[in-house]
Amino acid sequence: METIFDRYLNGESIFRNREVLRASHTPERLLHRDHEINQLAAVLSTALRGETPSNMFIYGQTGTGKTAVAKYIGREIDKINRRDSGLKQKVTHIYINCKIVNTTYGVLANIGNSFIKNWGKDLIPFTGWPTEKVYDQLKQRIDQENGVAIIFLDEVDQLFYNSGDDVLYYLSTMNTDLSEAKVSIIGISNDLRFTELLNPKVRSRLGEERITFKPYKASQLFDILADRAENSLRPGSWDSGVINLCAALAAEENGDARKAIDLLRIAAEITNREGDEKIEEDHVRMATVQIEKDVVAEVISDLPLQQKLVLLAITLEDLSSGEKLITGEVYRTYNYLARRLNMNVLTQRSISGMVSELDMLGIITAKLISKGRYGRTKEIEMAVDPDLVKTVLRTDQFLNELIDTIKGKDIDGWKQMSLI
DNA sequence: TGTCCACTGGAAGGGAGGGCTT
DNA sequence: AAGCCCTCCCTTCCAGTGGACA
Repeated sequence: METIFDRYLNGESIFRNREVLRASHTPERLLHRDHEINQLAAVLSTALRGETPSNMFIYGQTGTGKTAVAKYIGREIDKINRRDSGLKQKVTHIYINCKIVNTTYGVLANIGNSFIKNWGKDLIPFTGWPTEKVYDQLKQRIDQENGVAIIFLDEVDQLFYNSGDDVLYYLSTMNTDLSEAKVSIIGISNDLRFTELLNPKVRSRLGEERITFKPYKASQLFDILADRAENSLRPGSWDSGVINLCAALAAEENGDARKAIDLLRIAAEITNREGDEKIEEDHVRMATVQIEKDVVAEVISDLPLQQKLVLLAITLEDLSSGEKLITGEVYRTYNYLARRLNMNVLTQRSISGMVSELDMLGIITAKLISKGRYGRTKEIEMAVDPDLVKTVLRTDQFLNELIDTIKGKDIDGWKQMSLI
């Protein structure tokens, strides 16, 4: 019996192992990061001798291999733990992505829970306890383990911007509070500005050592991509031409390896879908367009409803008038839309904050300007294709209906009637 | 030269919703 | 059940401001 899937199941895939072409995959060997790995290993090796390694700060732009190196080091630590059971002290490593876990409580609880012996019973709840108690528990657990704990805090700037330097203070003072165990903090970030804002004590404690990851050069990206391609794609389905192109395009983007790998994977997916045997340069070009769209679509669909509504207001205004948009105008349109949907109408202060956030996300540009006698405001413009934005917004059922029924003259009428 | 607009952006705090403890 | 705690999302309050206009 034939099914609609047969064509895809029976068709030859050009992938041997698609996972290898995911940016999150940590390969067996990391190319062109020997120097950084050695630096890190030199510092952390003190842990293997049972001494406290320095705290460290790893800095580098997106896609320079910071996270990959951290995970790679973690794996090496596991290896040596297994091999040398006679190590003076056990070394544990904990990896936390502070973009996801970005509260003081969350980070402490996460670290505490990684030392858990009895799931379900000893679990620190994700909320409910006083933070002090979580910290005490954490200390006890680490002390019981009586080893060296290496804590990787990835995107640590996010933690700081969200919750201040409390956690970093707690963690950096922990060694003085511990009787048996030792802790070393490794902060990872692509943003150095926040270190200036840290409490000087915390800054000096955390920044005992600093490693900077330089962006990859095009030739290095080529090696990395070729290595991944060999392990993930069928022989003959790619050649050095497309790898070169992916590497060159990513090198333009500050040597971002993540971008390069995504580019190759999506180009391969497109090739597959089109039923072609070999990745061509055209597939790569199509992939660049696809990636751009995907990024925008993902950002927008993750927004809370209220913020989507603000974005819709901007899109509608941007399409209807040739003039520059300002905050007050957006607020009035938003106000109309929110009422149409029977939603809570938020204050202008909240909307102003959301506009700034949309700017930071890169969906719009909001420039602070002064109109002299007529006040200060933000001048707002779409930074991405408004039609794409609309299409993504339509995936939300409420907004889809709203977009279908909305008429420009309704909004204008509303604005004139109500003096908001 | 001073005024004043239409906001901005920081700070503090409320309260809902999750959960723990006694 | 009452009393805590934490986070998240907002609101309220308010000082601050660049520059057109009188």
